[in-house]
Amino acid sequence: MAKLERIHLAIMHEIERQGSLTAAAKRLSLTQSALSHAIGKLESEIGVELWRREGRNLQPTQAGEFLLSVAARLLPQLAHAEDRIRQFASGERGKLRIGMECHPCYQWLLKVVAPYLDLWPNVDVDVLQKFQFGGIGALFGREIDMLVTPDPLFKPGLRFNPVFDYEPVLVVGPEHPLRDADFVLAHQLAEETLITYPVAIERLDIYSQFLMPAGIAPRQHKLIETTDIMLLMVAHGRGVAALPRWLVDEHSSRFQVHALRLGQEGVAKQIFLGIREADATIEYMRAFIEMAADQKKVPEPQTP
Amino acid sequence: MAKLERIHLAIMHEIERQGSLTAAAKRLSLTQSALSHAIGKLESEIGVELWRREGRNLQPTQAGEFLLSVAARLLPQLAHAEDRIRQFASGERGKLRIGMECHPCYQWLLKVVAPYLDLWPNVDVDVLQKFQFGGIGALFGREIDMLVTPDPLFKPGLRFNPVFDYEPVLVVGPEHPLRDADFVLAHQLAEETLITYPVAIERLDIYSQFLMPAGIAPRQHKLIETTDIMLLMVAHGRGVAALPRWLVDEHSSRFQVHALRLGQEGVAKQIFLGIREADATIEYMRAFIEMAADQKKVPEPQTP
DNA sequence: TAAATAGATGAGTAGAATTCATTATTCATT
DNA sequence: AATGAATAATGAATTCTACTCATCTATTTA
Repeated sequence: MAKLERIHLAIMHEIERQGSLTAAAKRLSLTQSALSHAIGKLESEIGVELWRREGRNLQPTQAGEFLLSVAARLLPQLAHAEDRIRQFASGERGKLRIGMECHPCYQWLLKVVAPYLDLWPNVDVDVLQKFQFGGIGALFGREIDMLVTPDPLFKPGLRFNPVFDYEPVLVVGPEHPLRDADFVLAHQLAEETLITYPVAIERLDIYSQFLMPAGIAPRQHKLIETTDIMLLMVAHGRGVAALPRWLVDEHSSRFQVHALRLGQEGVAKQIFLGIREADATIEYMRAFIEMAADQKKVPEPQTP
Repeated sequence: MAKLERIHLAIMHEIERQGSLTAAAKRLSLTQSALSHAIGKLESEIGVELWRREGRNLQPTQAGEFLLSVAARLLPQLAHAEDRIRQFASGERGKLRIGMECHPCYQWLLKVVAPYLDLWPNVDVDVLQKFQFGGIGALFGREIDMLVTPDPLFKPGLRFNPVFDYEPVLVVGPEHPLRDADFVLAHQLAEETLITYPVAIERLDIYSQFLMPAGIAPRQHKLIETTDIMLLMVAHGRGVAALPRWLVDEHSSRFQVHALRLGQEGVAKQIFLGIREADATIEYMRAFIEMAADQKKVPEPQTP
């Protein structure tokens, strides 16, 4: 019957703090009468006096004292909860689950995430590798909130923002006959062993943008998970690989490898961040995309 | 602006539990429309969606999920607080501060308090010796809630209940010439050393009821705090004491002492429990007085 | 395709919260 | 005492808002 409401706790608390109904009423933007009625009603409903009327001032009874302790505990929690909700509302708090469809992007992403975490302390970032979620459908299915991919799929409800230009290049070892060439033509790969990440062929730039159009297939195709191992194999003449140029540059100090353009003109590609259209207005999402775009220039070797 | 109310938490919680507005509404004795309006209003006020409408069922958003966690934490606390308050109301919970004005009553009181604590687990009992509070005024001043005293003071606002009849007797040692007498007369104490508790003379039965009326004073008056020491002194012939008969009986196995009536008829006294009239209806107070009254017969030696 | 079931919406209403106006106490000052 | 200032209590009037009702739309099931 008697429901304890927030206002009751607030009134109790403020009377205690201010020492009088009148003062408490002022602070709560109510009238003295309102408080008197409210307390009176509560008291009659629960059947206990909460305040002992001693002359013109009020002393809490045992029950009143108990309620005051409840108020002291719960009111801050409610206030805090409101604060949190407000953070969700303003888009400064939330969870950002990022799905990666782009194998070598991980290191690039780290460069974006690191400063982002400092600027958005209330956003929890989680990064999922592609085998941990269901591709582009995961965006719709809300398994992830952001998709990092070189292959945007312009569907209604999704929005893809380009954030990073890169050039896939062919990587060859120091003994390779093409090591000093500027570029490579498709037919020159016909007798090569091509090393790639283990993803579907149509998702590999070198096939879709270069080999397939020319109707060429390499002699052999090896699958390697790790970039480091891949470059190691290439450096030791066990095959050639196709990787973003910036990635090759980053490792050039550790591996003796050479980068060649794919075709005379080279190939231009972009990395996209895909999000649900509904999330486009969320502050922390906008901020992430913006920071990712600012990072786009190929990170240069740090040594001066 | 947006005040988070208990009802909001309750609605959120119930929607989660029931899985639908309609079911939740039923459980809350409200209509589906009411919940829809309530959630809608809250959402628009705080500026965040709390539930994602997926077809005909609802999934909590991040903010919604957070609010659900708040609800799960706070709702039980509120319910528990109401429970507590209800206990205060029904008089099954409270604090009972007992002031003792009667020196030797302590052991008798323990016999009452011990079983009382078992029966009233939610009542905190505290016992204050007389020097720890301001006598009868402490009842008015709410330093204590109950006064154990042989001297009731029938003032408006207070109520005294007799709970224990006792007979003050004179205690003498095994060598004392009166050891085998049935009673003692006032003038027989004129040359004695009288040992009493250290309280004002007018508060000592032996003076007010026995010596003063006869105009007699003992040769010497010694003050001792502890009943045990007092009886030890008496047993070794260092004086005589006046104590309740039941107390002497209780110690008779350990001390060689004899009890004599004060005067031919003896003296009849009572212990009273004084409370504020305003507290007379409180259950746990009534129960205490009742238990105290049931304890009134002099406890007999337990050995069969 | 129809039927059933869910939530959303707008208007109207009942009931509760609040104010207003007033009375009754208490307390300090003279 | 007497006065005045300040406080809480009280009852009636008013304002508000939470709720219901009736209806509509969308989704799911048969």
